[in-house]
Amino acid sequence: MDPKKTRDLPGKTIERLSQYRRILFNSTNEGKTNIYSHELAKVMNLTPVQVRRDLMLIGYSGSQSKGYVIKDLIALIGSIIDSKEPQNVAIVGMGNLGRAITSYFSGKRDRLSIVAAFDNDPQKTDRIIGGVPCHHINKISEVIPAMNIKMAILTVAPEGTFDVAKMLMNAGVKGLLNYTSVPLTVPDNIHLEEYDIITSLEKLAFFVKQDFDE
Amino acid sequence: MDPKKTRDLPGKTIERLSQYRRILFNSTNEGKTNIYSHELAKVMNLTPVQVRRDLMLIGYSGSQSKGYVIKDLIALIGSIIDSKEPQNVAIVGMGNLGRAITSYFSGKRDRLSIVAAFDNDPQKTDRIIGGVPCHHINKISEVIPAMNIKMAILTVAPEGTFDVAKMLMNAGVKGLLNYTSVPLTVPDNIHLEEYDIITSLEKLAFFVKQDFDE
DNA sequence: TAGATTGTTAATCGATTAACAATC
DNA sequence: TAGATTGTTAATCGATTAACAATC
Repeated sequence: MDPKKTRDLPGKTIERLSQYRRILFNSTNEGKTNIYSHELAKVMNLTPVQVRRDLMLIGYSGSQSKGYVIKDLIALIGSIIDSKEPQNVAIVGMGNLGRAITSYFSGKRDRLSIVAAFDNDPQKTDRIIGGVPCHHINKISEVIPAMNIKMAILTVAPEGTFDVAKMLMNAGVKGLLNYTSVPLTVPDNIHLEEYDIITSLEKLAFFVKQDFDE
Repeated sequence: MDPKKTRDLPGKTIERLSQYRRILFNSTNEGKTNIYSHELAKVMNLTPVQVRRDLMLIGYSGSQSKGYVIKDLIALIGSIIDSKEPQNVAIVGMGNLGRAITSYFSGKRDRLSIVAAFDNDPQKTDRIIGGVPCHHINKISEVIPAMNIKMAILTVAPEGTFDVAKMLMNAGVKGLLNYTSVPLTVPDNIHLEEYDIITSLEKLAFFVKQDFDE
């Protein structure tokens, strides 16, 4: 596909590409070599049209008789969403949530790896937790540039969120995944994703409640 | 506001109402009684117009000189997103992530409480974990209706996701918050929210990578 | 060919932002 | 009054869905 177009892909399409790939991996493991848009759509709870449109946007063509070649599609998605060099990730806050994400992640994606953890509890620092070396938070400015880390996952207690985010950005981090309940404000050149669990549950509760208010 | 309109509020507005309320609580704790749209917007990384539009949709009016009365606004948001009766929530899968969410939640919202946990590991069942009684998964069909639980948070291992979701729906659950990496398909009458951590991180990685590919 | 599928444009839907009148 | 703010409509932007031609 035209490489200068890749950066214009809609955010939602990027999310789905990541999920398509995961499903395609599973399909190859089951021995499938080809897949139709309606099959992919069914697994992901989408319409076949949406699948085809996403694939159109990345410039992939299937055949009307066989659908899409899974192996090729996995490779193409990888060429778009993976970077050539592996990307290093830090996680800040090694409570239950930090440990959950770390163990969840370990070995799952070879192009993305959590290579450093930080905490302010001396019980947790200068040890290896879940396979990742855990440093004290005051080492952020030193470790982040040394390991060329550009992304960080925030799983600290609410009170620490602002300060930690600031330290990370000062140390060169360009992308933050914020799992605390504190909304962050970041400069334009920093990428931020936030998914607050309480907000998610309150939203769900609202829609469930509606059904009973009728 | 016109009560029959409440159900037509956009999903994104509902999410923001939940977050406005959280910030407003903090502001009252700091002794503030009134707040302007631009103050609320700054904290949440939104535009003041967006804040005013959301408040317009819920029918709340401020004053041009004093902005919004925090206490009244908190009450109004509560009347919209909280249900009259407390809503009971179950969590399924008491690994790191399940425990993280449980402890994160305990005592935070009085209208939403996690009242039951489930796991398939006998080491974890028939005990109280993080203040919540943990049952074996084969008790789902019994405990869910008995406790009038309509929402569940899924934090099980990927292989168990489908079956657990089915059991929960059969037992009367109407809303699912899926934190596994397996996308779910649910009937129209079930509400589903999914936020997969790997997808979030891959999306972030894509945008961060773009900055360096320029 | 008939049926199933892909690829793509146009239309629609949903959410945000711009513009501006009204008010303190 | 001048300046700051709220409230609201219209315009824009982004994402999904409908419609349909092309192809195996």
